[in-house]
Amino acid sequence: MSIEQNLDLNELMQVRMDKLKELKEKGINPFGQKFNPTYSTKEILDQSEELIASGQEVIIAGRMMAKRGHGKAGFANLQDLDGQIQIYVRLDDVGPEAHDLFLKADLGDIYGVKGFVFITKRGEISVHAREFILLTKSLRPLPEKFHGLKDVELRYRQRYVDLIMNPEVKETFVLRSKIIKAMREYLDNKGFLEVETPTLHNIAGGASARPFITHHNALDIQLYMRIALELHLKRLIIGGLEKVYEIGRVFRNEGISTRHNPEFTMIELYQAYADYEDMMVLTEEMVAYIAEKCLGTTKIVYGDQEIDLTPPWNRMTMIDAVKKYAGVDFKEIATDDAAREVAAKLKVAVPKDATKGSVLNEIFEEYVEPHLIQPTFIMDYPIEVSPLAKKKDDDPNFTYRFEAFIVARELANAFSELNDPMDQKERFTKQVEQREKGDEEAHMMDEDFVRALEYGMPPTGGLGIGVDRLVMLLTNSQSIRDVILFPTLRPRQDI
RNA sequence: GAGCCAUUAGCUCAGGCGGUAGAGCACCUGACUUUUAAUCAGGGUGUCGAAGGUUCGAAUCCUUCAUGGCUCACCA
Repeated sequence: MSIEQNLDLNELMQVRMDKLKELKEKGINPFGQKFNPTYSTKEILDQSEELIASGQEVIIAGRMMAKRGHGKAGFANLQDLDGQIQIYVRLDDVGPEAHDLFLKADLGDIYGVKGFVFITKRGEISVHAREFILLTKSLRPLPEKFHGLKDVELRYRQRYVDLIMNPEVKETFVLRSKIIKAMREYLDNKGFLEVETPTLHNIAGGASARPFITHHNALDIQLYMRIALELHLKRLIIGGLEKVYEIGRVFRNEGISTRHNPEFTMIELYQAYADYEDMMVLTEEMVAYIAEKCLGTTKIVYGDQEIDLTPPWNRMTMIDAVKKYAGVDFKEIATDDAAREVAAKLKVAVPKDATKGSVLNEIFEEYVEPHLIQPTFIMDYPIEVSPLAKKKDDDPNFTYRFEAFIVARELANAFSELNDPMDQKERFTKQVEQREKGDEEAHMMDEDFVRALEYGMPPTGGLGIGVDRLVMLLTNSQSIRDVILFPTLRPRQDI
């Protein structure tokens, strides 16, 4: 099976295949062996004064992104992880064979250069080559050097090309890595233990979402891809691990949008003997720490909005928020009927059998969420929409739960964890009833989780954050696909 | 799932009223030993997303489909 048969050859590729053949005939390996650069392009630019003064040898490697030939000499730009640097290749200095290699070099090829640093007449720090070595021949032409790769579909499908051509894409993903590193650092410093729990679940719990269903052949059982990390992590709290977190992929079989990808990254953490108040402090501190560490500031820009992540963040109960933005005081609403009447008045669609708490939640989403631009904790969620959160001592219709909102989007969800096994069992039972009524997103019964609670879970605070959405916020990305390297797309045969 | 928009050369894009396709970059040939969106002279780019239809004639008009984007719906 030859390469020629594997690749569809247009004329541009045919030219490169011919060059490849010619290189092989000359004994040059077009897909070379390892190479040890001594400097990155950025290091050379940063240390240029010393390097020019000393005249010492530098060894660099990178992809050729531009070439300007002048007969017996020429310039090119090599790109590595950190940026680009210009190289100068002169017949007198590299010899006829390497110079011929330079003449035939294509944009996209990967070369190694040994030489010394100098400044050109026009003032550009460059590497004057003494050796010019082919490391990898590129067979496909790169996109246009000035406009880069714009086609969004191609950018997502062929992220490798996107990364080669668009430096800001590379920056986004480098920053994503730093954000997650800072998150780990913050939690590790607080004594949290990072753990890994199964992604294949017998019961998909911990969130309201439709799962992906899969099958294990040897066991001949149906399995679900996890939709949350919650229930396993709480089992670990019961086991005595006290402070745990997991950063991992979860999978939800739902629509795709600029804010939803079928697989995405969540962090969940649980702290024994803590409550949701502690989680609020932890949330605002951790996000501020990450921003400071990665961006050098807690005042960020998202779209055309300036966001101040400096703690403490605003706090408001859901009831107060609805009172403020929708003008309805749910403290004065006694019955489900009255609540549904209010919903009708506010033109919020709710199911016929909607309860007071779920109506409150709907009105909140419709009337309040769009206003929550600056970081805000919304506290005390209705019990109906919070099947895993502890009831409030002073009002069993509400829970010790909050969500954090920034730029009108949910960033975090946290609560004082429900640790009463009998209550938990009742809540699951209610969820199962919802499920039987056709709500595919309602929880399933998880008997083992109830059993675990029966052994006793200490009072615990838990927190979940959508990592991709946090990265979007901190990298000023408008689509979740811009912070996920390979977003989910429908496959295509024709490209 | 619905609405709107897009799909033309490897890439970025033009193609008024329907007359069988263009530019720049990239590529090829030649010149040029400090250029930088290098320059100069010459050269070829193609299933116009796919399939039907209307028409003497379709990149262009119509229908269906495919893929993507945005908005909405869905969605802790």
